[in-house]
Amino acid sequence: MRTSQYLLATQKEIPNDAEVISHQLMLRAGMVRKLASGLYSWLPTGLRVLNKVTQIVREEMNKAGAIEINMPVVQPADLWQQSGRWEAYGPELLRIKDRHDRDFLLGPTHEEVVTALVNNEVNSYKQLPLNLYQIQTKFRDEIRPRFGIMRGREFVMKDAYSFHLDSECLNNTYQTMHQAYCNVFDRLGLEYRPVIADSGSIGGAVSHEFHVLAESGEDDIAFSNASDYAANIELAEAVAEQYSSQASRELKIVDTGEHKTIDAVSNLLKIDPKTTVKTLIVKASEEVDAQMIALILRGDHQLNEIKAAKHEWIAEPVEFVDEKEVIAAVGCGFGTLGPVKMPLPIIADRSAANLQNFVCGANQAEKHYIDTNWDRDIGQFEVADLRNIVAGDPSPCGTGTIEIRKGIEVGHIFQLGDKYSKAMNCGVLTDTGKHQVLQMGCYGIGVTRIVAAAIEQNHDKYGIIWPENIAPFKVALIPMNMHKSHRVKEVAEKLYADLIAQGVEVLFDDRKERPGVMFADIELTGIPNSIVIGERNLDNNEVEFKKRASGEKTMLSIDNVVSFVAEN
RNA sequence: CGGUGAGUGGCGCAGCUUGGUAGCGCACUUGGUUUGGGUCCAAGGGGUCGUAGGUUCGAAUCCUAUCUCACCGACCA
Repeated sequence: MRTSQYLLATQKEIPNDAEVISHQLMLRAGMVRKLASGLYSWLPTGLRVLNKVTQIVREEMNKAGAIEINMPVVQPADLWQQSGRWEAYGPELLRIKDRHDRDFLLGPTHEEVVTALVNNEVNSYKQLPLNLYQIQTKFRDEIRPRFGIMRGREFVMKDAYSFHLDSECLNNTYQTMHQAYCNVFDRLGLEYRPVIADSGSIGGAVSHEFHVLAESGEDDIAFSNASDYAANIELAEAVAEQYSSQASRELKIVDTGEHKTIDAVSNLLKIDPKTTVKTLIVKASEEVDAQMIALILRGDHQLNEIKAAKHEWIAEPVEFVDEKEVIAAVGCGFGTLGPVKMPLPIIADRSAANLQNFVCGANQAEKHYIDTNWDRDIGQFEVADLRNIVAGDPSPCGTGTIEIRKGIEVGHIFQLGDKYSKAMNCGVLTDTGKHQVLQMGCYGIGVTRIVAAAIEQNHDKYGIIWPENIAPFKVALIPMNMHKSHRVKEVAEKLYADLIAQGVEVLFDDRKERPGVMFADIELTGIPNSIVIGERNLDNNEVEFKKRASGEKTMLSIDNVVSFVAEN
């Protein structure tokens, strides 16, 4: 490709509404342009990258035994009414009507359509297992699209759906897909982690997310520094901290005045927040004979609402009780609540439950207890894992300690079980002639998001640094003053023709521009290799070969360039 | 939806307080100059100042409504 016949579309200035680096660079490098909030056009350079990612995903899906299909973007509402998601999905689902005033929607995902399809086409256990996938544009009417391509409303997703007679077969395919995902991200050249995850509203039991590690990630990933263990912080089990046993001291009540927060009380009493507990009051579920539940966490720990919501005593989703109701029930407001003589059922986090001689609110205004002990001072209580795991915690797998890093979710796989197949009565006849509902798995990859995530992970102050496998071009040909020098032009044209003949994707910068302009544009675009052709080196019959990532320069004899590029 | 801020040539911005008929940088066009890291000089094209209404002799500027966008929050496979 010649730049003079291409739409390079690079920009010097940073668009003012682009916050994250991938968004800025995708605009500046001429990859995408915004049409409206969360909606982007893909320019040639961006599309080249997107197509490479798509192709890698497609090849690995095919290798894993999945079969490509394509389903409609516009879906009839009645399928979603069958699964119950027409009501459940909320305003993120863009609903539309056709000319006959019938309800339709723009597909945010395709469980319903594929389940209906398989139900029609597959009648016998002999046709199973079956794994179908598509790579297609999805639409989700996000409350707040942000970070450019990272969280757009329209985006390309690879979604696969597998169908099985039993959960063992589902698990086999799940493991195959897990491996296929690792293969995809290995080939993409990205630093990533598969992490144990919450399945969220899509349902199902077993689930893993695949995260590209990057500072700008929206998710916190906890992982062991000494094993393969990695989990989304939403889910990572927080192990109880063990303390050496202390002689219990006498319970005392102290005046703490207006000091209410953990920090304020700790400062006042000159103690470590780790020796205090905080008390949070949440609404109770219908399982328990109480309106509210008191949750006790160590002072420096954070409540994990997802874990809390899974406790049978606690209403799901977690809802905090407002202060007036707390005062009515306990007799004091926020800031001096505590487990001693607490009239509500108590659930203590594991770490809090191991504390000895700790500080807590006294359930009286402006008072705290010091040297509280569970067995002596507090009645019955439950112990549960309620808190967020933090850096430095022992890994729940038993090996190593926890580190926390930011990740961008680019893949998510689920064992759905029969959630959709049951709702839509999707089954086959077994070998005994009985109708049996199928087990399903579903497997998503955010294809467009991968492009942004790759940039978040691979850039410098000059621009993008593409991993070789997804770069828009393999090599850039940069002639110095070609429009003045016949020799440079001759060599450049010859190399261009030879590289094309070898099947190398090459961008030939044949614009009448100054060298600095060309260097800057090529670096911004992130092409992994450059060949610089200048009078200076032609006397020795050489050109310069330069790596974008390392800046490493190699002088090459003109005769060797093509084979060198093909091999590197 | 709540909070904050912004809409002025393709992009980034000034002008608005104190109304008088729109300007700067980048980009673009032409000519010259320069040529291994975003040259320099000159000339030029391009804007119903988000939209609608109002006040006024006169509105980018003041008032009202409305739309759009961004950031923070709630939400989310």
